[in-house]
Amino acid sequence: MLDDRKLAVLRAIVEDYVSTNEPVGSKALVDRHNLGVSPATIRNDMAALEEQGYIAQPHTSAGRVPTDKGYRLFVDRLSQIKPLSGAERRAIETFLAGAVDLDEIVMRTVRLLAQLTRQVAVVQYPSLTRSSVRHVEIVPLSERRVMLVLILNTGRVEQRVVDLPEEVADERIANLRAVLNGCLDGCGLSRVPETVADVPERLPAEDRQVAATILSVLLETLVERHEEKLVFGGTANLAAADFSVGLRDVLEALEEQVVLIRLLGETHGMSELTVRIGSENPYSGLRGTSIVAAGYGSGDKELARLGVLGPTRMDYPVTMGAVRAVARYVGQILAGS
Amino acid sequence: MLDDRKLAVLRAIVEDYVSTNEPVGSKALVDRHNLGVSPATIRNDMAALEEQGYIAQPHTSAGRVPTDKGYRLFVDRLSQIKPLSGAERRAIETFLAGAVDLDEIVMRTVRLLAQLTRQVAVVQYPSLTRSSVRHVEIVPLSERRVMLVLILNTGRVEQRVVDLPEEVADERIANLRAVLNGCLDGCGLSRVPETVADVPERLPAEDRQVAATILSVLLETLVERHEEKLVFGGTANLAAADFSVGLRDVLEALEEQVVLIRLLGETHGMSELTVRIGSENPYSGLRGTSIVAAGYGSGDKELARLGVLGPTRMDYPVTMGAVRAVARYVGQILAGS
DNA sequence: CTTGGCACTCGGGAACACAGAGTGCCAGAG
DNA sequence: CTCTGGCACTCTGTGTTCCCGAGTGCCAAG
Repeated sequence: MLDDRKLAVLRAIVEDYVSTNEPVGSKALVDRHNLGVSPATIRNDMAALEEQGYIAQPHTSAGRVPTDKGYRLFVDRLSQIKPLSGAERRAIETFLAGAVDLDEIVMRTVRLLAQLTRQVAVVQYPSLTRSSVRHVEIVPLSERRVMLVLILNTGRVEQRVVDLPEEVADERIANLRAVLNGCLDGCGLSRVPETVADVPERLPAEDRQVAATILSVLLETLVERHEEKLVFGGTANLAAADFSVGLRDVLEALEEQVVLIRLLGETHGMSELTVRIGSENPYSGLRGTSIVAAGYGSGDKELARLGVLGPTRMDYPVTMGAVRAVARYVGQILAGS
Repeated sequence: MLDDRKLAVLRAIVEDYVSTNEPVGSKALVDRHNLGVSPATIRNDMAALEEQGYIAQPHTSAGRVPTDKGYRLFVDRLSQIKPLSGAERRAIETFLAGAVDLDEIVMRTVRLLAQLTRQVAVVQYPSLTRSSVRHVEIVPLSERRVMLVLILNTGRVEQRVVDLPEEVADERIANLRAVLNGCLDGCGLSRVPETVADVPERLPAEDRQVAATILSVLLETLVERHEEKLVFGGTANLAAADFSVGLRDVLEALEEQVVLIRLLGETHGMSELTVRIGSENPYSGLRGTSIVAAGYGSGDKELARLGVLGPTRMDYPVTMGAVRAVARYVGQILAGS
């Protein structure tokens, strides 16, 4: 069906089109790559490739352009992920190492990805549900108000102000804090609800009302933030890349957190790259754009995902290399802090 | 110099140009506004206005377009800030009221502003330097590590992991926490350095080393975050507005936090609107864009600024109304939480 | 299966003409 | 002194036409 030469032709077409942004014709192909055959032969191969939907011509008399299916084949079988240069590696390392807290790690990661790939970068905050509790703090603000602070092993901090049903002395709060920390320390977030279920019973009767209030806020926090937080950057790169579809749609999609989260994709095992090409993409506003994403995390648990979004016509080997490398480094940084 | 009719003509030109986005000619003017004179008269006035730099013609034989100077005069003397409709007011209120923490307030505010004005919205997080300490928490993570959490009266939370020079038992940490809270409670951030200066002396000699470490991180936090955090949204609106300058530059400027912060401008007293029109703007990448900004805060202290950024050709009365209204409501929400 | 030759197609740029909107200026009327 | 109508002039934007060149598909020969 597709002999070696046809595959080589497809690869050449993708590479040329990506670098020139112009439909590529048979003559240009034999000039730039030394396939040992004549343009006429290439034309036959191209006809076959078009027949099977890997390439298409924008107009009757123009060169060929890869279709989504063509890119897919290219990514799956014809290309090799390109590792970063040593200089790039070192740049990543020093740039990320300078971050002092989670916010900054995420922010720097976004910038890094955007610069490296010259595309739009998207980074998801380490997920609540997949991380665990490191500490719970209850801070009295006034007699009937406390702030509940939840510190996670990823460095993430969640806080909520809680209005109490009655005035509570500081010692009672301290007691509750101790109990909570006793049972929640190191507890995976998904197990929190069961774990705290019997906390009220272990307290003096007078405190149960208060504890219930605080616990309900705690659980609420987990549920509400189940939709993960996202950050993106590098939108200036959109202006350079000319999208077939108006970039208004792309910008809109970027601001729709929900859409983006789904785009980053489900977990496929860590440091496994997910590539969605053009129409493979569920969201209609993003026809003409591809997403390259990967999971990252500390140790062997995937905590969240990150990736880039760019025109279908992108340099997949380089982009994939960058995404994979950044994902790994971020994982290391998270593990080390 | 500029009699009443000339001013009326300028106002009419601005209004027409804003709504049609086309250079406006003398005939169109007399048709759409009932100035009681003939096109020829208007032409004379226009010539005078052009002479003085309030309007210009893009090409020899086209209508007139307001210059930055023209918009300035319009904003200062010819327009009235347009209040929001009742429905819009209610929408703001309910939308903002649903926010549970500072992050969400800021995020919702951005969305709100972007929707209301159909421009790019920028919101600065409540400033560190102008807020005060509500609570300091020191959470042991391991024997030689603690997390320092700083809770501010704006609801903002800063955290840092601190590596200690020696192992420290929990009681000593608790003592330090108590001392810190004792002297910092309610302390304005700008006064923190002086306030904590004598803390080590008030501790047993053995703890001084540890206290110094923690304090230095605390102070570092204040300095580093002196550059305030920003959030923006509504970039999809950029695609609709056609900028004279490429929108790549605009996107780039948006990602340069430093630039944006300066653009939002210095404090001019609260709920005072700042309008920067086109070239009044210090940053060259933003020629062709205007900024409408206002301060917001709880009570009478301005905590931060917010605003929108759009093409010079924007509907100033409406935009200014929206920015002012949102700033006020956010202030109320912050004060109430 | 490959190759050179050949006729055909079509997009995009250059040249051109033209209509329409708008201006500036001038002379005359209030 | 100000307003008005008239008039000649100057552009831009648009539509039309035309042509070149790149690229294709097909075919017959090696």
